[in-house]
Amino acid sequence: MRKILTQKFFNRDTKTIAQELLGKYLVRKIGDREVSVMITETEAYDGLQDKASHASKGKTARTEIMFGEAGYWYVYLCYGMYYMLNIVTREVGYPAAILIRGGVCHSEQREESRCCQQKATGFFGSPAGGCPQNDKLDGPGKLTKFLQIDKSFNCKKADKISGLWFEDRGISIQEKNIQKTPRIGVAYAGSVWSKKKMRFVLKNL
DNA sequence: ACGATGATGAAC
DNA sequence: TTCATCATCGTA
Repeated sequence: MRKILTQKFFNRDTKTIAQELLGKYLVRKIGDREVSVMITETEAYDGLQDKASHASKGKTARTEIMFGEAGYWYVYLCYGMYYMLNIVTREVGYPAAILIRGGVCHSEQREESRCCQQKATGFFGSPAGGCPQNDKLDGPGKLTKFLQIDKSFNCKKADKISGLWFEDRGISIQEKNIQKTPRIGVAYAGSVWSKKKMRFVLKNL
């Protein structure tokens, strides 16, 4: 079963979607290959009131996409070197998005992406084939680096045309296997919003 | 514990 | 135009 998630899926409650994305697949078309990653960690950023959200300061050139239609990518550069991948949720006028923080991939696919990335940047891997030992992509910056996602995806739709989309491959996650914690790196949001449990992590990997 | 490294938004 | 800050990560 392979069902591409469309705008309808994302035009709903942000925290609900953030949890439902666990176990779904993020698929990236690189050249003639498709590299897929099962999502294991997400964070919800929901509404103007959410002081941790970029949109809490209102609509700006950067955050305008968060106020737009659901199912579009919001990608920005963080700390000058890492791209953060978010998917816009909710109806037009309501700023919200979900940060994709982590995933797992099969080693075959890891190898494919490593080769592609090596060609593209000459950065990954060593002559001895020094590929990372595990399949975990535990961090938003690692995930985007692995899938070769940069700012060119910003404001694009999550579909096959953009080359980056979500698929439901029939995996269903039990509520008891979702860990809910405060979001990472949002101390600036103040004592109330920084403590909200809007980060969702898949347990028992 | 800390530095890399550049976009962003607010102040001036 | 300048300045502090930052939804991070690898090295130490």
